[in-house]
Order: sequence, then structure tokens, then C-alpha cells
Amino acid sequence: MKLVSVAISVPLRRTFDYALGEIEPGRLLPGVRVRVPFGRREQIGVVLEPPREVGEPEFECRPVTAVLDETPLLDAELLALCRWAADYYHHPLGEVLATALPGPLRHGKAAPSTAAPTLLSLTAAGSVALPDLPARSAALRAVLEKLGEGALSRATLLEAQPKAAAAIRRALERGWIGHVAAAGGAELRILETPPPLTAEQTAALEALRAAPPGYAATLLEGVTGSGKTEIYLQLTADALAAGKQVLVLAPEIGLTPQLAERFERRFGARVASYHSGLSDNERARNWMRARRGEVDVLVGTRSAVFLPLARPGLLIIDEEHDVSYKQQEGLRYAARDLALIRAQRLRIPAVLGSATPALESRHNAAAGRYRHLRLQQRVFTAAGPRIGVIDMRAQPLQHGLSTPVLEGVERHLAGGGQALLFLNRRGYAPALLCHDCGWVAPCPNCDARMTLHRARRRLICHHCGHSVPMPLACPDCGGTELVPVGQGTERVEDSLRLRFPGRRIERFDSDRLGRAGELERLLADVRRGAIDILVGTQVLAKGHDFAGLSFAGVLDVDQALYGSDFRALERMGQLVTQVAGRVGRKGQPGEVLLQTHQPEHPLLRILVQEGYPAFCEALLRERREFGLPPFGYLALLRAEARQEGEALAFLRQARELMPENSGVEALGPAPAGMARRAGYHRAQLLLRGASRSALHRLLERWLAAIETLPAAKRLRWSVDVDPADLF
DNA sequence: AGCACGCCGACT
DNA sequence: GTCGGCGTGCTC
Repeated sequence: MKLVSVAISVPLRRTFDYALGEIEPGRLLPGVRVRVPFGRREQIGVVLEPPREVGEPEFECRPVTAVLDETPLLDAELLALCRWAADYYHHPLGEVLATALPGPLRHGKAAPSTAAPTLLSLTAAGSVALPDLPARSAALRAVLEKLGEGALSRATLLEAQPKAAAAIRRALERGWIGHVAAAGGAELRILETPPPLTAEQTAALEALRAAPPGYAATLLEGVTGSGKTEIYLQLTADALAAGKQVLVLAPEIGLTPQLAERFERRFGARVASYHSGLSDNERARNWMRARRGEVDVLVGTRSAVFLPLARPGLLIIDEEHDVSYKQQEGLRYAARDLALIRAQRLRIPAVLGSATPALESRHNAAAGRYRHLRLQQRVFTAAGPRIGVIDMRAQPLQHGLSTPVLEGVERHLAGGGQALLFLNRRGYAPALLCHDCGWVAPCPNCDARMTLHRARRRLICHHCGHSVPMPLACPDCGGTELVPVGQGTERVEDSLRLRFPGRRIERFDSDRLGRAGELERLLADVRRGAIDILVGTQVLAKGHDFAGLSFAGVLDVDQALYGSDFRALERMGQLVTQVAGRVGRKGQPGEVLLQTHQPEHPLLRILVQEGYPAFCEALLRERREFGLPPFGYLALLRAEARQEGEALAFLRQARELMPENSGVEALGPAPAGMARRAGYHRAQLLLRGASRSALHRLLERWLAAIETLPAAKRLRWSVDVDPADLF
């Protein structure tokens, strides 16, 4: 009889065999979805191999219920990539496949039909009508103006202007805009004239084009504003002209529409995006468009690395150093690493772009695994800014702001520039202290303090979301003098308002930027000079260009210097360099001030005096000394349990099961950095191997053994290969 | 992960 | 006398 092996999305490191029943063996191709009985319910599974002949089944297999696809949904390449990821990350294949599929397809929905995409473009009537539009037709005007710069797909236009749906409808009705076919594959047109290239850009492009066909990884290290995107666009033009597809990864949802827009404008090409901001159906549709080869450029976040490609030609990973490429739950994959593996297997080039490449990438480039191209000149602005270090030990502070920083803001505002203050901590203050007895508001679920959000009059835990009204008196002693300790963006904003009355100050953090499109709107305000001072977290450090920014203050450099995570310093260096890259206006260099209590910190000095590359060299020397990545290979076994001590006890048992002399060293187990979070006690066991293969050989055998532990079924545990942080 | 079965406490 | 708590066992 014949059996077919199927992967099912359950947390079990095995596959399941089914009998064919009435089904024609020829329909059960690898990559086809099937509906199968599983226990007492039905599940969607993916066929892994063509049906095989077995003499006598050692197990009574139940038959496949239905075949859901006539042609494989996952092609051989994508299926193999998923297998590779399952092996490498030691994660169940069925769950890897579930990660690779958009929700509707994962749940057994039929592959959606996809119409050939069209672009919206401004008609002659539209350009005539535009100047005479009444002032109140703001949305309509915005739509016409946007399309006046070049045709865009409806999807991209809506991502840029989320509330424009009605305006688009009206403009279509009035004949001010119309549909035009998007250019596909070799019929590519260049719609927008490419800007002239700098000598460096030309050299980089020539080097990239000179590569023989096939796999080659290139690290494109380009300072902010040096025109990396233009290189992406020109390489994409080559690939499209050859009839190939291009996959572009961006670290954040916020950056993908911008990138998608650049590609549509340049080529009028068939572009689709793929990120969690899309609806399930849009995701499924764009996934199928990629699969069917109906779009040529795919722009997406982390999960887009799993998009099927009918005609793969080029992979681009923008801001390759960004930590958000690493998934922090379920299948803990690193999209950048997976993208490189994919390019290698597909024999196509990959380009990694960043102003601040990850240490691993710089190391790979130095070792000759990547070509290293550099863009050191900015296209528009002056040279990089002056970077100064403020010794906070001798400074009077006003809500965490030192006098030099306040004076810097003042000076640059007076000179007509804009100022940015960076602080990676939202809320008003990270702790609320009773002045009488020393009580500090704790989170009941975590080993953490509650953050004061003064405007909302609440205490909120940033680790589990627990929220209570702001207390008026100390619950311990009844004292009423409750003092906010430390500062968050909200407090800095408040104190700046007092110090700079009349200036337009705007806060950029996830509290302020709740709604979709809010960030875009505020950034537009910044660009037209309607905002003087920007206060914000991470969101300000990523990929946005501010032409008028001339001053930046990084307020909490110390967080990284005292941080216990081995990547904290690397991230600090990237942040400072990225922030510095956004500062400086046409013709005049800007200024950056770093506030620290450790102005003599050797690595901080190297960063400031010698720059990011030298800083990385120093960090790499440290990493080598301690056998940390990229000189050692890490995996982390994490566990969490409701009962205190249970997670640690489980990890101790797991450690007992570790084979001897495997070439892998176990460190721990130890309680996690924050031992209790959201009501769970957490612990971890760190593994370090001198070679990747030794680590993987060990993990394979060891995880199988761990699964047999009775405790393994009672608590939550996971493996994290190449962990991004150790807590 | 689901979803059963299974064996001990407070309720119509 | 049952409804239901979550321990543990299984899924081709």
C-alpha cells in the first residue's frame, strides 16, 4: 500500500503518515496542502514527499480526507528552505510551514484569485482640476498631489494616506485619476529619471554588476544619506529587465510603504508588500501574486523572507543590522540569516545594506564571505556632525537634561535648525518612590517597577501591561509625597515645554503614535519645519530623513554601558551612529551630544573619536576573547513556569541529560535577567559551542532526550539558536 | 497546541 | 447524586 508523509502545525518534532484512501497518488505532490484527520479533529497539513510504497505498515494509518491544491502551494525551493529552517532552529517543521504561509492559506482557504495589478495615475483633467480645488478638499488634493509625482498602486497610496479611500473613489468618478497597467517583467519602463550618481555610488554599482552570475553576498555599508536606496533601485532595474523578481526586506512596517513607493514610482512596476499591517486577505493575495509571478518586486518585513518567488533574481536586506529581523517567539528565526541561506540555495545575489552593519556581518565581510562596499559620502548634506560627550557627574540636571544639551537645543533653534532628543524609555518616569518610607511601586506580576504615565494618571508595567491608577498616597506608610524617579520621554517633553515656551515640541513613541499613519503625518510636519523639537524613542532612530535637523542629544547612553547584555554596546554604537547620521543640514555640519556618567568608558571614547568601524573592531576583539559570536556559537534553552523554582529544576534536569565531550559548554542554568515576568518564573541555560556543527549535533540528540522528561510537558520551554539577547 | 479521559470537591 | 477543576496522554 501507499503512504504519504505530512507535516502538521503542532509542536511535535515529527511528521505523520497517512493512507491515500480514494486519492490519486499523482495529486499528492510535495507542497500540496491536505486536510487530514488528527486525533479527534481535522488539521491542515502539507505533503512532504511523493507517496511511497510500503509493504506492511507498522502503524494503521488513517486516510487523507481531501487534497486542497491542484498544484503545490509551496514549491520545492520554499519547502526545502522551510526544512532547512526547521533543522537549523530545531523547530517542528509543521510550525515552520505555518510561519511561512499567510493565515488564510494556513487554515485551508483556497488560494485567492489575483487580478493583474494596476496603478492609479493622474489624468490630464486631474492636473487641470488640482490648482482650483477648494481648500476643504484636503484629502482629494493630497491624493492628486501624490499621484502627480508618479503613478502608484491603490495599496501603496492607501498605506501612505490611510484615510484616502473615499477621495480615491471620488477622483476616479470625476475622471481626475485613472487606472493604468503596471509594467511587468521585461516590459519594464523607467518612469522617473534616476538621479545622477556620486562617484562612490557608480563604483559600488559597477562592482555589483561585475559579479559573475550566481550567489554573491555584498555588504553595502553606506553612511546615512549616501544613497543606498538608489543602488537598490538600479540593481532592481537590472533584475526586472532580465525578467526576474526582487525581494526586499525592511525591518519595520513603517519603512515598507516608503520603499514600495520608491519602486513603483521608478518603474511603474508590479510591486506588492507583505507585512503585519495588511489584512489577512491582502497578505494571502500578495503571497499568491509572488508565487504566480504576477508581481516583480516584493517589499516586506521579517516574514517576507518566506515569500514564494516564481522568478527569483535578487535579495535585498535593508538595515541588515536591525534586531527586529530576529523573531522572538515561536520559530525564533533571523530573517537576514535565512535570506542569505536562501540566496545561496537559489544561486542569486544578496545585498545587505546598513549604515551600521552588525558585528557578525562586518566579520563575515572581513573573512571574505561577503564583498564589502562602502559609501562614505553623503549625497546632499555636509560632512558628519561633531559628536561631544557630556560628563553628567558634574552637571546640574533638569529632568535628566544637562545644561550643555539644553544650550545646544537653544543654539540650534536660534540658528533655524531642529533638535532631536533621544531617550529609549517611554512614560513619565520609570519609578515612583515614597519619600517618607522608600516604597517603590512594584509590578505584582513581574520583578520590575511600574512606570509612571502622568498624563494618563496611571502606573503601567512595560513588561506585562499591568496598569493601575496612579496612587495618591503610599500604600505602605500612607505618606503623600510620592516622587517620580528617573525620566521617560513624557517627562522630557514636559520639561522642554517649560524651558522652550512657544516652540513646537512633539513626542515620538509608541504611546503617542498609536494609530496607523500618525507617524507619517508627524514626520511630514517635521519635514515642512512645523516641529522644532522632537523627543522620542527607537522610532526616531530608524530610516527617516530629516533635512532640517541640526542637533541631537542622546540622553541615556549609560543604559548600554551598564547593561549586562553582550549586545547592548553594539546597539548603542549603532544608535548613536544612526542618530548622528540624521543630523546636519545642507552646507553646515550638525552637532550631537551624548550624556553619560562614564565619559572615560574606553569603547565610548573609541566610538566618538574614531567612529563606528573602529568601535566594531574593538568590540570584535572583546567577543573573540570571550568566545562570543561571531567567534562562538550560542543557543539558549529557556523555560518558564508558574511555580517558583520549577523552571530552574527543569533546566537542571536537562543539563544532566547533556552528552559529555560534545564540544559544547553549558553555562547555567540561571534565573533570567528578569526572573519573574507576567506571572511566570523564568530561567535559562546557555550553550556555547566552538563550532556550529558541534552545537547542532548536540542540540539534535539532546532535545529529543529533553522531550522525554515528564517536566517538559508541564511547563513552557523553547530553544533559541543564535539568540539576539540573553534575557 | 488541542482535546480527550480521569479522578476528587461544592452545588442545583 | 452531578458539574467541573486541571493532571497526563495521545495525535499517523
